[in-house]
Amino acid sequence: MSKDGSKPSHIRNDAGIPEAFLKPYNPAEEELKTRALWDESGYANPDKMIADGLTAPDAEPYSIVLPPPNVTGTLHMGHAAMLAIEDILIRYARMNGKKTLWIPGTDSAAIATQAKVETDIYKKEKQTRYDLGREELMKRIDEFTEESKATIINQVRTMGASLDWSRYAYTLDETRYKAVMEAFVRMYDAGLIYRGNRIVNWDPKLQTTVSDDEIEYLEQKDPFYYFKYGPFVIGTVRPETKFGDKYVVMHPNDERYAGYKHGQTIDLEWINGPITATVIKDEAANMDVGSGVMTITPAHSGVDFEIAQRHGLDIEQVIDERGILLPIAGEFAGQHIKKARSLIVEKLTAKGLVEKIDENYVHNVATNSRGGGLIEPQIKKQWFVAVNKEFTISHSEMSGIPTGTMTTLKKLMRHVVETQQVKIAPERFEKIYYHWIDNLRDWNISRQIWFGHRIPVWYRSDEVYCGTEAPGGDGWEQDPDVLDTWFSSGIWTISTLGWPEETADLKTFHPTAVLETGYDILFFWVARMVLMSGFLVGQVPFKQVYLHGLVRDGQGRKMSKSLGNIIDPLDMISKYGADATRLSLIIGAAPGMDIKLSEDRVRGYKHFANKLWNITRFVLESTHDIDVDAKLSETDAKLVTEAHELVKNASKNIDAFRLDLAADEIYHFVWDRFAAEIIEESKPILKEPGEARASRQRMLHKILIISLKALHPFMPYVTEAVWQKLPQKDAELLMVAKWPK
RNA sequence: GCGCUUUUAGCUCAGUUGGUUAGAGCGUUCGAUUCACAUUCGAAAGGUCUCAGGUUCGAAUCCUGAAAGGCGCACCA
Repeated sequence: MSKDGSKPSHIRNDAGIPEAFLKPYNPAEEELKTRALWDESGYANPDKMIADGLTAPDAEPYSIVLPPPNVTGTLHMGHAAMLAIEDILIRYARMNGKKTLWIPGTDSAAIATQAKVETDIYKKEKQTRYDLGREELMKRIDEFTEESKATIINQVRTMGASLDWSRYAYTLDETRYKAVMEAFVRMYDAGLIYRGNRIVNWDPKLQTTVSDDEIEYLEQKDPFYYFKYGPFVIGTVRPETKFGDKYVVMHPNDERYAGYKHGQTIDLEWINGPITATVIKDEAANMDVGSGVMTITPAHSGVDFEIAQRHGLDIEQVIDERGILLPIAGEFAGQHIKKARSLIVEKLTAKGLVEKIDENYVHNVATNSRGGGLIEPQIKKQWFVAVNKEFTISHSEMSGIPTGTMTTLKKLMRHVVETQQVKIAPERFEKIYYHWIDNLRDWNISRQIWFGHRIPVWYRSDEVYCGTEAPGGDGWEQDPDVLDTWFSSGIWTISTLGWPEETADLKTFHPTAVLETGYDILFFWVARMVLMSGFLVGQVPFKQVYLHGLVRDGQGRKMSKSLGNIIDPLDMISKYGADATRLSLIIGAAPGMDIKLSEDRVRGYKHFANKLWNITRFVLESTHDIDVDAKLSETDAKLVTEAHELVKNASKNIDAFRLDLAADEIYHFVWDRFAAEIIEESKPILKEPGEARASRQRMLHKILIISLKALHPFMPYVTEAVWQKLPQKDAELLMVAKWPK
């Protein structure tokens, strides 16, 4: 308000421009309206685009599957970055006339979800899953997922993501369940899935196995004990595992122990009395560590298990699935390992077998990153995918691996990246991918939880049956385990398109164009999709992988609850708008590099949205009497060309996945060139009626249109909202307008 | 241990194939602004481009080495 109480002079409407422009851009209001418009149009669905003549029926397909967020989760900045990047690619492809499809979905996240629900139930009712029973627990989980599914879906929508919701998929819905069963059966029939006793990562807290990749190593300080073991000294942080240790291992070239022969036995005094130890010479013993001698616990250590297998040694379980010592521990049997440790050390001290104790030993302990506890390796009968086993590929469209060739899953995964049938951006991740493959062991896919895809195998005394449906006849019992969540995720590109049915979608949209995700799940997911898709449909799942960085706080720290530095995307959206939130996650974020995000950045881009709003207001005010046939002066034509050049360059950057550079360029053109220079220069010209003015009006209008189109993939809401208020335009919705060329 | 990655203004980062006086945003200082702008516009200050060598007419950019952060994998008796 001005001093005399009248309206400030800028709030006026003498040019008859839309009312909305008289106020600053209001994201909350405009975003809601704009989203409704997009939803009504149905143009996220490529079929509708073709039906309405907006996409040519024979146009090049362009598809992306959304990495499905966990059903039970809420939107975080990582999701927001992913949605922003993929929506940019999708909107850009759509505006370029491609047959564009972006498939939404959610993931059941077996372990994480069940762990969460179990924890909640225990907190409220002090009941465990065994108290409730399988059926009741599943019911509770279903209720919980149904409820939170709506939450995550709505949050995804607020970002402005132009996903085709008519094709929404959930990893546990009927179609996807069937696909997972089919995938298992086919791999089983090909001999690529087997059941075997192997050492696995056991989580005593969640009572399930966990895959190698889901293990997170944490530093921990524990005492390190040196014990007298006959004539030797052995070291350990885990005295509680030592009951069964009856092999003493040393390097064959270790001269200190040249006098001991492989297979020689030695009688010695141990925790619960005299034992006979056998000398084993194996190169796994490191001469430089401690005394160079170690005892092994094959049942509870991966490395020890391998040594035992090499030499055909006895393997005895010492600790049970809940972390309780077994009868082999003698007087300590029945105790929990946590409590037993100090008692064992006490006893060894009393027996004079403790050489020394290093109190401040820092080492890594394995934990389950999916909300579980400390990992205890155990030998268990589990299901595995054989990655090194040769098989004949029954159908293949991949070059270099023709139908009928003998290959292995590992070779397949390597080959398609080596031959660039799958490109990875940034390129450096290819090396990391190869390294991972080279170290890959058979993949443990069974989990001892209840929520998930149940293993389609039935047993009846000695019979084993594997099939998508239960076998006929009485007495069959289904395997109680469910599949690793990444098994179902591995077929995501094909299951979302309707596989194993030979759907039109599958034919048109597979392989997908791009798989876009954070680099942290390159192994979990990207590599597994290549494996599964290669075997099941003989195609790569995607032609291009684009890996974005992790979103960190302004100081580069990981966002976490304990640091209290979490920036909530929904919070940013409500304060500054979805467009500003998107831009803050795009500009300055080079591929594969972590993004440092601070609220200031988001605020800055809100100003830009408002700038665009006011540019439009100015142009509309100045062009209310535009002559659309006016001839452009040479200067004005040059300015239009300049805008086109800018878009051309930005397009190149988008094609090369440098969205950060593209967005930055357009941003600067619009603000510094268009608003600060071109519009400023135009003001005097627009005051004088005549040819120069008519030309200026057309030029301003043209550049506005180009700017809106070029910005649309990056900030879809404000550009569409503005577009809707333009009197002259070449498409009803900016979303389906043609990309300027 | 193996590998990747980062280091450019007070802060966050651009700088794509080597090419005039190295750029932007934020911040700081000064100024303008009733006439598109819950602001905007203009200007200033601020950099031995981590360090040491090398290639070159010319290096922030290419090569070698070092230092300091970050990350992954492996080891962890």
